[in-house]
Amino acid sequence: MRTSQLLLPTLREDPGEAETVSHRLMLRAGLIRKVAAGIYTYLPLGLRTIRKVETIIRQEMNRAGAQELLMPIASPAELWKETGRWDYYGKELIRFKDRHERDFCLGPTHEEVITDLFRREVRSYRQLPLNFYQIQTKFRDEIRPRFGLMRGREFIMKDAYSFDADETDAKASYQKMYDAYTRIFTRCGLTFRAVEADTGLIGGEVSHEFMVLADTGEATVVYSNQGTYAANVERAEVLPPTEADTSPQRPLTAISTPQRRTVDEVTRFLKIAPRQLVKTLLYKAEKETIAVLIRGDHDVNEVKLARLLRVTEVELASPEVVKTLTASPLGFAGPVGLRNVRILADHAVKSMRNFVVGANQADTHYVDANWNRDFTIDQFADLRNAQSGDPSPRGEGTLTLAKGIEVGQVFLLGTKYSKSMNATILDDQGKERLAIMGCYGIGVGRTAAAAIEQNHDDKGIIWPFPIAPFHVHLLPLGQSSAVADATTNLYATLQQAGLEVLWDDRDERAGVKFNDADLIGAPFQVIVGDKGLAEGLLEIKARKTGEKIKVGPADVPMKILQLASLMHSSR
RNA sequence: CGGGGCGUAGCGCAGCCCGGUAGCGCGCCUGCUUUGGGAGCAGGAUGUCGGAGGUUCAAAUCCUCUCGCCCCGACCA
Repeated sequence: MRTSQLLLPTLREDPGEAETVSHRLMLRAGLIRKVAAGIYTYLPLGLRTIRKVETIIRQEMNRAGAQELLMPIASPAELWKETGRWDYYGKELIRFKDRHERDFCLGPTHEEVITDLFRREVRSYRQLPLNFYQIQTKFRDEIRPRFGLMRGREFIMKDAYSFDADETDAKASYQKMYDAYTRIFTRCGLTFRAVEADTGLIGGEVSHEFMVLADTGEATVVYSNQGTYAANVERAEVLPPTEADTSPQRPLTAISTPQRRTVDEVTRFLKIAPRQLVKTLLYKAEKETIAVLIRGDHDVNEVKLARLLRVTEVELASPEVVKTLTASPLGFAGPVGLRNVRILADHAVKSMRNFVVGANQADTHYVDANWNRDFTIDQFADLRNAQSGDPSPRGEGTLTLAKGIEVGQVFLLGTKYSKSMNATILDDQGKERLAIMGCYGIGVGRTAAAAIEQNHDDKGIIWPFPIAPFHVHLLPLGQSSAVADATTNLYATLQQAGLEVLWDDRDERAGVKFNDADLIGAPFQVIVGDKGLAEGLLEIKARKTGEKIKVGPADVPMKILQLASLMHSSR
């Protein structure tokens, strides 16, 4: 492709709207343009990379036995009402009415639609296992779209849905997808990690997220320095402490802590460590209010709390509720004398003695509080976020925290959707059974963005070969007929060798072409100039290393293919 | 939804406090020179100053409303 025939608006300066690397580079290199918040046009170059990611996904999904179909973007409310998600999904589900005032939504995911198809069309266990996938535009009205394609409202997703006759088969289907995902992200040139994950809005029993490790990631993952344990921090289990404080209990004493409300203020004032304090958080869980006790240096994990309480969501109680229940201003809530609420405590509290708590009285805390003596705890549980240095829940090594970009997630759903939508098949006894489902998503644009986060330098993108919009950027320098002839020939021979070539045929100075080429990030640049041609040589520059190799014109395609396959095998 | 910030030429920004009819850099167009890491000279085009209303002789600038975008937060009492 010649640049003169391509809409390729590169920007010299960073656009004001972009903060993160991938967002900035996608705009500067002319891959995307914003249409509205979280909604983008893919320009020709950006689309080429998107299509390549899709092709890799397609190949691996087909290879794993999934079959491609395409569902509609718009779907009727009735299906969503069957599973309860018409209400449950909340504002993220964008809704509209057609001309007959019928309710519709734009699909944020397609469990309902595929399950509806399945129950209409599939009768027998003999037809299973089945796995359907599509690559399609999704719409989720995100609270806060950001970072370009990283968190858009409209985005391209590959979603797959497996149907099996029993748990064993379903697990096999899940594992197939897990393996396919591993191949897909490896082929895309990403450094990633599969981590245990929470199942969130989608639901189900088992789930893994595929995380591309990058500082700009929105998710936090923990992984063990030994063994294979890795999990999203939302999910990561925390073991109860093995040692308990056995020092003698001192008498409970109220002390004045004027205006000291936060953990930081109180511990500073009392000259104690945060780990000697127990904070009391009041949570609203559907209709109930719950008190959660947590060590001062720990964070409540609301996902764990919600799961324990068997509710979909918890949120901190409003200041009014807190004031009423504790009969005191904010900042002084404590378990001693707290009535009318259940008191839950994180495991870590169990091993503590003589700790500080709020006194449910203005400007007052208790020191030397002890559970069971001064107040009763209804239940101990794992309620905190894992921290760096915590022992691995699998008993091997300690945990480290890292940031990750979630590019894919796989779920073993069980019967969550087949049950609510009555998707059944007949088993070998002629008995009706619910299909066991799994679902599997990949963010296509996000995968491309994550690749940029992991592969760039201060000059621009450094595309992994398999998803580069072009393999070779052909850069003729100067206007001599020797350069023109050599370039024309080379363009043809490179293409004959199966390489995708972007030919910069603009009448620009060398510096402009070099800088644009570095920005766009094709893995190889081929420089055709009078200087080299005088010696009968051309230059191949590897974008990643900056290394330049001089070769004769006839050897260029072969040399590039060689270098590319080296790049592959070194991964 | 809360807090902060920003909307002025295609892009990046100044001008706004202190009202007087819009500017800089890059890009774009024409010509000449130049041509291996973002060229030089000369000439040129481009703005309903996000929108609506108000104050004023006069509004990019002051006031009110509104729309859009970005960032942080939406959890620790």
